[in-house]
Amino acid sequence: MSVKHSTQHKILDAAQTLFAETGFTDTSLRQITSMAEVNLASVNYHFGSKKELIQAVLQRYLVVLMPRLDQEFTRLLAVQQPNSLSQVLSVFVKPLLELNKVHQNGARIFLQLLGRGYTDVQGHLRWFFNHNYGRVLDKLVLLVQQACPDLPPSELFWRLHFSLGTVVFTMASNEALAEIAEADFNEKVDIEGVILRLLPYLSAAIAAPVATVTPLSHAVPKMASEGI
Amino acid sequence: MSVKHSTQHKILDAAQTLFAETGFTDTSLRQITSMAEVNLASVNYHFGSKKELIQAVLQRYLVVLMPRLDQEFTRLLAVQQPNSLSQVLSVFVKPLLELNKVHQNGARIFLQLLGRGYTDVQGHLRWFFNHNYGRVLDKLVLLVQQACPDLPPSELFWRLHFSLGTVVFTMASNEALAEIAEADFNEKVDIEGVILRLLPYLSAAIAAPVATVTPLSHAVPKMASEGI
DNA sequence: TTTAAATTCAAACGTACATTTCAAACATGC
DNA sequence: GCATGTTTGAAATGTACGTTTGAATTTAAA
Repeated sequence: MSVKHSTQHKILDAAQTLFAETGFTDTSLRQITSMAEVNLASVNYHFGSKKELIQAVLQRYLVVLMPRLDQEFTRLLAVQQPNSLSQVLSVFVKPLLELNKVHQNGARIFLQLLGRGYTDVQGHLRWFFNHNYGRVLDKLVLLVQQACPDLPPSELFWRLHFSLGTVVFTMASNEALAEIAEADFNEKVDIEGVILRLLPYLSAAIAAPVATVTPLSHAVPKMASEGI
Repeated sequence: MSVKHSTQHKILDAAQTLFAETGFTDTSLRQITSMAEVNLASVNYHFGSKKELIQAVLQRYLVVLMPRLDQEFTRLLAVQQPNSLSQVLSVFVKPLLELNKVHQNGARIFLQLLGRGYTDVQGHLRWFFNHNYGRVLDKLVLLVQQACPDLPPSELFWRLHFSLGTVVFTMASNEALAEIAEADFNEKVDIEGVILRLLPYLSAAIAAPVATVTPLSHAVPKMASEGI
């Protein structure tokens, strides 16, 4: 790509790679500065602390992705008749893939980092995320609600979080899965291929019929004295 | 519960709680031994190392869960006509809930730990898991294959891992989600309630129609010179 | 009660970490 | 060319970690 990278740029590039691969706490500043070929102290000089470096790494993608998503959501909300669920979910694809312009494999790396941010406890990351971009996601909830008018709000809440888990976990273990898929099925699957496979899965899942409430405890035999 | 706990027992109890909450690497032996009110050195005395403690924590549940699952899978495989997908998935429920006999909230804690084990890189955990219980899960794949005969094997591979992500991530953030659900929808949801909501979601997802392969790159405008 | 093994305990060890320090190198405007 | 502000460099600081040690204590068998 470019011949000259600033120290900050080199740090961010090395950091995102190592963070995505090994997680935030399992990656040391020494690994990062060594891969970036810069001095150890430069991280604290340019970013203040490791915590702020983590946020800077995520910000590079969020500042590109979130306005794009917001724009798409707003466009869909302006349409007269409600959109289908698959239409709603599809708007994620282009903005995500455009992260590849921010950095090579940007889409994959960003989603991996997102997964790390949610599973590594790191309280400050959730706060950082919700505080800055919470209201964008409110529009998504509204859209899904319009697409699935029969879904009770609480059920929708759970299913959206189920779906977040699907995406985030898949991306976190993306490399391992892609390796197995290639070894076992001779299929070379990139990030685009994974997203393509996720869409029908998530569409069907979110729109699934709501279960009739059958308390499972009945399946476990009770004491005879409890009968009738 | 019981009045007298052995040191090993106290260590395991404290360790599983902290591991589930904060992850393996973000939990120190000093935190564990302090919560367990035992001496720091007793971990290495009883378990050898932190790595072996992690495996011991998981083993307590796996030795109960896996034989039960194996038994259920074998039973379903013996049936003449193939089982429905929802029948197959339902066999997880009872064995999982029976982990609550191993320890209070055992089912939730085990699933949280499973999530940690898959996202914290910890290579030794994946090896440990696949090496000991790999062939049990092969039966599951076979059952799902019978329930969804039209699903190509590679698609099934991806969807099972999507589903693993759904479950594991949901359980990892279970506490936070349950709190929100109670605050926003006045719904008290326990682990059984979550599993009940997961089943129809996963059934619909795994059995979703396979997408017709439309390369998404077409959505991104190409150079004019590339047109026919 | 004696004795030997098992367990607990306080302390220390060595290592890796994030962060700080301060002098050297570099760039930039005058 | 000099002065000033910015960035880099090598070294040190203090903290937290997993693990080890050896003596003290408890346990249980003889």
